[in-house]
Amino acid sequence: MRVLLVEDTTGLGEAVRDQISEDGHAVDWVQSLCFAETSVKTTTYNLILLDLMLPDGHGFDFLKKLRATGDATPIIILTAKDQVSDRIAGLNAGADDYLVKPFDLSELSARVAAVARRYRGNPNPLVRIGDLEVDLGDHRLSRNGQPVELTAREWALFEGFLQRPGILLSRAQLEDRLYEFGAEIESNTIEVYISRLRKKLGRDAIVTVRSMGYRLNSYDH
Amino acid sequence: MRVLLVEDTTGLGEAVRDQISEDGHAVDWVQSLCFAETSVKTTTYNLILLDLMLPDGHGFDFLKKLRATGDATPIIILTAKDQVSDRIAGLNAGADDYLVKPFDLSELSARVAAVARRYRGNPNPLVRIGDLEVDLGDHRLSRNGQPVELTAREWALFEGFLQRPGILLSRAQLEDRLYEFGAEIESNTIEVYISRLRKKLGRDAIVTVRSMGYRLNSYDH
DNA sequence: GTCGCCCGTTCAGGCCACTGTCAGGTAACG
DNA sequence: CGTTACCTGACAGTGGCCTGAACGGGCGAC
Repeated sequence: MRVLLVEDTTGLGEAVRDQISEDGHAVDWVQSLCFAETSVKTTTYNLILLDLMLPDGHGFDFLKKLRATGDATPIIILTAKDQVSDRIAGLNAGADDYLVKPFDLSELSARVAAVARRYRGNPNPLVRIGDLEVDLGDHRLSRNGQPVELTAREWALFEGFLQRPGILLSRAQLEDRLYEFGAEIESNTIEVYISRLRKKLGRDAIVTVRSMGYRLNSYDH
Repeated sequence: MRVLLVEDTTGLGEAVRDQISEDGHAVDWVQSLCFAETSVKTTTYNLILLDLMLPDGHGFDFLKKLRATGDATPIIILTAKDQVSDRIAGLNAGADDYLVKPFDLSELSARVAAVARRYRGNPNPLVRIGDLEVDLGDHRLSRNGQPVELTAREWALFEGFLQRPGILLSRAQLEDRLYEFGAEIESNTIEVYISRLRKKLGRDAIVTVRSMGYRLNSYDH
């Protein structure tokens, strides 16, 4: 499952990210509404964890705007406000659940798992790119109906491309997906993984843009 | 929004292209299924306007092939056939809407706008100069709807022109874009790249100002 | 522990598109 | 007309890219 975490407190954000990550979900963590809006434009999430007090506005604004566009992504609100009025307001605005800080990480896991269960029950929101079919939640991939196995690093790279078909990703962006932010990599690791992905996904699945980066081909290979 | 127009009739094609263009969308116009397939391969569209009777095949073939690959791009069919059977066949094949020729351009605008409302925006702003269309973020360029590939050096030069369309750039300024600041260049490299750009962008895309420099032509070529 | 396996990373060799140069031709200007 | 500036096809060198192969570490099986 793919989760968007909107939380400006660094310590809590890290803790939540790591927990969800350990539970086997893909987490994108942003620290402001501005970035959150960009993220939902470019990626489809199965769940959004939303803090209310953010540097550039109130979470409710984001929530309402999202619902106004018809987006029905489940949203769990994370906030210090435990007043009943806020809770009602949140649920009215379209939130699906509510977690009051400080909360236990295991409780968070449970709520997320509940969403995941509901989500699994629904018809699969499979992403299809050309002859590939991707289940982001289960980390499963098939090509022309044949299952394809990817290693962890290969997934990390591949997910980057899936954010938006056809998007150009620079070498640096791809490295950021594989390693800690800002990590410098000497060798041609990216090239090697591109090569391995091509071997598994089809030779033309990934297009080289010389001296720029790579982009995922959004049609048949 | 980025629109692919597949229409072989020149007059109608121009009219539709201009209308959509005026509505603020980026239009790629192709006149055959063959070119349409190429375009779809290299670009992600938010909407496809599809004529049915085309020189190299029937629009339904393209439509079905596209849907078979999992591509869910909204498609509006434009055709003279107003029979109910065709309409049903089109919608069954995966079309989203249907416009019967001759149609009013304002009706077309309205249908396109409806798709635009549904669509969640492409974060990359498109720059349009004459018949050129540039996606600076993704380093993509098309001319009259045909994708154009530029090398790294060519991009560097081209970007220089784009920053101030119509302004005169001296040879020295252009050299600064290609090389380290202040680097002296002996040969006529700039001229060569101007020539290469003209070959790709159109002979009149770049205007020579004798003994002064060059400027980008900001209207059609 | 120790063996075997798989994954991540690095390296080296080869390929080919891009680059920069030049030379001969063309257009502008007096 | 001559002179100057510019255009462009051709070409060799090079650097970016691809990929098979090998190394080493982590982890599970036993």
